[in-house]
Amino acid sequence: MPLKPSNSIPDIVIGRLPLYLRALTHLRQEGRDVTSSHELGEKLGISSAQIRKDLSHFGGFGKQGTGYQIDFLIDRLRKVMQVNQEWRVAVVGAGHLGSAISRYRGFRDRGFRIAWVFDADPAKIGTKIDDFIVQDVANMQDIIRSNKVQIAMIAVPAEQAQQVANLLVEAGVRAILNYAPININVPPHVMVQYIDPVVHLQHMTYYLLSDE
Amino acid sequence: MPLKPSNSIPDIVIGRLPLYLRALTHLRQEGRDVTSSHELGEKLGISSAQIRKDLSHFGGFGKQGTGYQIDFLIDRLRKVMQVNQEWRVAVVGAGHLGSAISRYRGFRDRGFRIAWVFDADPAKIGTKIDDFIVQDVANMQDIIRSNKVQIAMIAVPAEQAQQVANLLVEAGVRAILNYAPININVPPHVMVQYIDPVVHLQHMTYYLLSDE
DNA sequence: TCCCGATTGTGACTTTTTCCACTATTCTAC
DNA sequence: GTAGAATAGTGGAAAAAGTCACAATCGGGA
Repeated sequence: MPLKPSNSIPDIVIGRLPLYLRALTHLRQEGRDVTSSHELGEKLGISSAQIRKDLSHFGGFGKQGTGYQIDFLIDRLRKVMQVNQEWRVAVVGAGHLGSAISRYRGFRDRGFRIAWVFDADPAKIGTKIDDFIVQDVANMQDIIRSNKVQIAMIAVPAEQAQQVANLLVEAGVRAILNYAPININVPPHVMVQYIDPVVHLQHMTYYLLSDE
Repeated sequence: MPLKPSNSIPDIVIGRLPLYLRALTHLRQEGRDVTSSHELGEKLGISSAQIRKDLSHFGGFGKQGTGYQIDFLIDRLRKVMQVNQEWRVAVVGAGHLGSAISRYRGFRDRGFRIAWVFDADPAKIGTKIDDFIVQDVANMQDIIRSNKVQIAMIAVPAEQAQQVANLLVEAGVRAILNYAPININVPPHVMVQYIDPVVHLQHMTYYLLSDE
């Protein structure tokens, strides 16, 4: 559901880069300076050859015999994924989930800043979530347009997700992270990714032994 | 990170089944009785051949010329994924995210029931989240053991995720959904899946045009 | 200086996944 | 009853993804 076809690097490779970046950041936090494809692979459950091949798409980041300089590799991956800048993100939906997302501190140092939270419920509009004030969804398109917001997260009930997506797309959003458990239709130039815990759970229950 | 190797059906196929089930449920909610691989594929952005082949792993669920009886297919998929029963799930972490998860109504009719919420913070232990009371994580292993809990969600800070996972595994949990943005190590008989919004966002920013 | 162990980057190969296209079947309309 | 349109199921081809294994290179130590 993401992807531009034009580019030569497989999307599945792009999808692993954030995992590499995350693992590298943890290694650095532990004070490490250098790592190897083998070590990284162990941490991630991915073969070392895979990691080397993935990284080689973007140039030779490592040194034979030594491995990868962590700081250097982090820097390069950030640039490749364009998270060496801060993307401002809009959140639609200020319910339990939307609030939790908006309060989450973990976006900031990984390239994203929640900058707006929208809701349609008059009882929620104007209330504060941490720093920001919940905005009326009626003003959403204006705000998105004037701020050139490219990324939004949908945290509304499934019934409203498509409608919200339509508004976002019309206002110029190019990337949507949809927490609502429903597939949404968007034009080809817009990317959508989904977060649905039940999908993961059901995937796992297939393999579980039901002992009841 | 899921998977038993023994089985003959590819894990990637298993991973799509929840998506099929979700789309079928929506179709039924719209009052539809029958659908086709083509329609399903359109909704999901998957080729119709893919869907037919995936489903054919589990038997002939459709009828040539007609398509798939939605109720029947839902029933079969539920059985295949073992979500025709209700799995009781433990949530570890009663912060903003853990609370939002615990309050979410969407698990129930898809095969899962949040049954316990644990936290280590004395200020949170004993407080109510909807119906249930936040339990002391010190009692977690006992509760998991005596109730034979097989599934847990981790919603604690990254630093504590591995430690929590260790406790869960030791107590007999077989499937973990980890919301903490860190890879955790578990024995091979335990499945782990991850939810990290930043991973999805970074995946998408690779393709965005940074106009700043 | 030279050797040895470690590790990358990569071409070739293998495995997995997806797609194609065809047959068989079903339903509807006439 | 028959023709025609629609659609599942499927074997095999094609494409994609992953793995292997080796040459090249690096750093450290004798």
